[in-house]
This record gives sequence, C-alpha cells and structure tokens, in this order.
Amino acid sequence: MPPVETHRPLTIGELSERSGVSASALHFYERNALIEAERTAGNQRRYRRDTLRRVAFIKTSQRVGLPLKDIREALDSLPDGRTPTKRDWARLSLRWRKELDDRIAALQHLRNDLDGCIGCGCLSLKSCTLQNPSDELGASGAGAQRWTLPE
Amino acid sequence: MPPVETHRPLTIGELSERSGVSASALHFYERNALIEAERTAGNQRRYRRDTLRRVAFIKTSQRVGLPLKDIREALDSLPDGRTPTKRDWARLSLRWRKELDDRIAALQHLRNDLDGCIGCGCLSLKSCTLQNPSDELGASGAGAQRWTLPE
DNA sequence: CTAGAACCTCAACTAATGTTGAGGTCAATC
DNA sequence: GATTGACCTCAACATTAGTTGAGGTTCTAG
Repeated sequence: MPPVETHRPLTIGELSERSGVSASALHFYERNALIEAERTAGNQRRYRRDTLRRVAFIKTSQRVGLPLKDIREALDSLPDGRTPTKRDWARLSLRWRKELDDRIAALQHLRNDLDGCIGCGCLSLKSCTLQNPSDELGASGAGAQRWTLPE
Repeated sequence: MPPVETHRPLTIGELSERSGVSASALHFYERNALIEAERTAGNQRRYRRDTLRRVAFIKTSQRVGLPLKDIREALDSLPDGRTPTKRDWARLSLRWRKELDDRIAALQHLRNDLDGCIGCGCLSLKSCTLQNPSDELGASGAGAQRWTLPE
C-alpha cells in the first residue's frame, strides 16, 4: 500500500483546482492577508493543507454577501503559522452563525413585506395605494420607513 | 383647508430626501435606465411621484444583494411613461418573491452546514477532522462539494 | 431685481474584487 | 540537458456602484 501524501503541502495549482478559486484570486487573497503560503527555494508558493479550509470559509462567506474585509477580520482570530484547532474554528463559527441568522431574518422580513403588500400593488409603503392612489407616501410622510431595515 | 399637493411632481432634492438616496445616485440610476424624469423648461428634473416606489424597490432589491442589472431587467416589465397599476407590480412581485425564497433557502442551507460541523471544527468538509486530522479532504477527494451550492 | 439655494453637465476619482498579459523562472520528464 | 507546463512579479485593465468637483444655470424669497 503506497503512503498517502497527507501532509505534502499544496501547490497553487492544486489549491486552485480543489478550492475552485483561480490562482489569480489566491494571489489576491494573499496580498490582502486572507491566506498565506510558504515558499520553495525557487520562490514558488506551498500551502499548508488547512488553507483549503480557509479558502472554503472565504468562498462561503462571500456567497452570503460578506466583504473580504470582514472575512479577514474574522480569520484574524485564527492562529498564524499553525493549523487551527477545532476550538479555534468553533470560536469563529459562533460569530458567523449570528451573522447568518441576522441575514436570514432580514431577508424573511423583506419577503414578508413583499407578500403583505407588493402583491396587492402598494409595495407596503405608508398606506395602501388602493386607498390612496395618487401619492405613494402622502405630502407629509416620514419616508419609506418599512423599507429601511435596521442596520 | 389648503389643498394637498398630491400630484405635483418631485424635484430631485425631494426625491432624494424622501427616498434616502443621494442625488448623484439618482443621476446614476437615470443614466442606467432604472428611473426616468420629465424636465422643466429650464432643464431641471421632475419625477412622477410613483418614482418613489421605484426607488424603494431598487434599494430593497439591492439590500438583498441583487445587482442593478437584474433590477433594471425586472423594472423593464413595468410600463414606461405611466404609473404602474397594481397588476403591474403584482407581476413583478411574483418573480421577486421566488428570488427571495431561493436566497433564504441558500442561507439556511449554509447555516445548517455551519451548525452541523463547523461548530465541531471540521467545517463540513468531506469527512470530519476529528476522524481524519491531517488532511481536510483526503488525497483523492472530489473537492469541497458540500460547500458548493447549486447556482 | 437680485442673492443664494438648488439644480445642471461632464469628467475624473473611489473602492472592492478580481483578471489579463508581458516578460521571465522553476521543476519534472524524455 | 533540453523542453514544456506550471509558476513568479508587476502593471494595467475590467466591472459595479456610485461620489466629488469644476464651472455654469435656474428658481424662489425678499
């Protein structure tokens, strides 16, 4: 049985292929301190295998709309230079879970507003257009309040 | 009782204040055919009052992460040059509702993955790090499949 | 009728998130 | 030991979604 190369670091091509992120994007992430790499004698990058997990985390977080700046901030809570422990990741996950919960809640709120009134043609603005067809907000309205979710 | 100026068109300052969108952004939306305006004899913009609703729709859609291109496409289904009817808005809302449902589902999926395994330190990758601590995916893995949601 | 606020256009700039290409080096194979 | 694919850096470009500023015009209140 041949030894499985479980600890060999990854080249950028391997990391790119396995993460689905282009090499140029990996360069970019490195420039922005989201990931890091060792170098060979010939100056080529070699990634610790746990970088794959970091990249998965980056991709995932981006897909829910978080900017790289925030992602970097979160990743900064992981240790430099060694593979994070499960405790390290668990700490991170706790914060992220809250972020996700908030976003889900915001979307649901929005959808409910939409259901509640856009479907009837008034977009949930101050009062229903069916009652007040000429002006969506009235001359003395306070703005489209229901559309401004709390930041 | 003074007549309420329910039909007077809005200046850009008024629209900006009431929508919470800067005048420069309104110019930008107009350049990109998301909104339109009449002009006074002196070339100043005058907006139909239902533009307020259009702008609310734009803002809202942006907050859920939709690009202006998609928003414009949706708004294109509304009639030019006249105030949309409730039927017009209802048609739009149907498509948007589906979009929102999809996004909510994607986020929930993500959160469940996170709960399921990032909390234990293995990020839901191919097999749990607790069992397989040296390599997150294994030397023959198929990539981080669980992290790739269907587009 | 005039001052000042509000508006106009156009061009240049910003920031985030990368991609592309030029010009050169490294490493694995025949 | 030469070839060839993978890699390197650096600079320029692309896209989205606007903002800023210069220079000029319009509108409204006194």
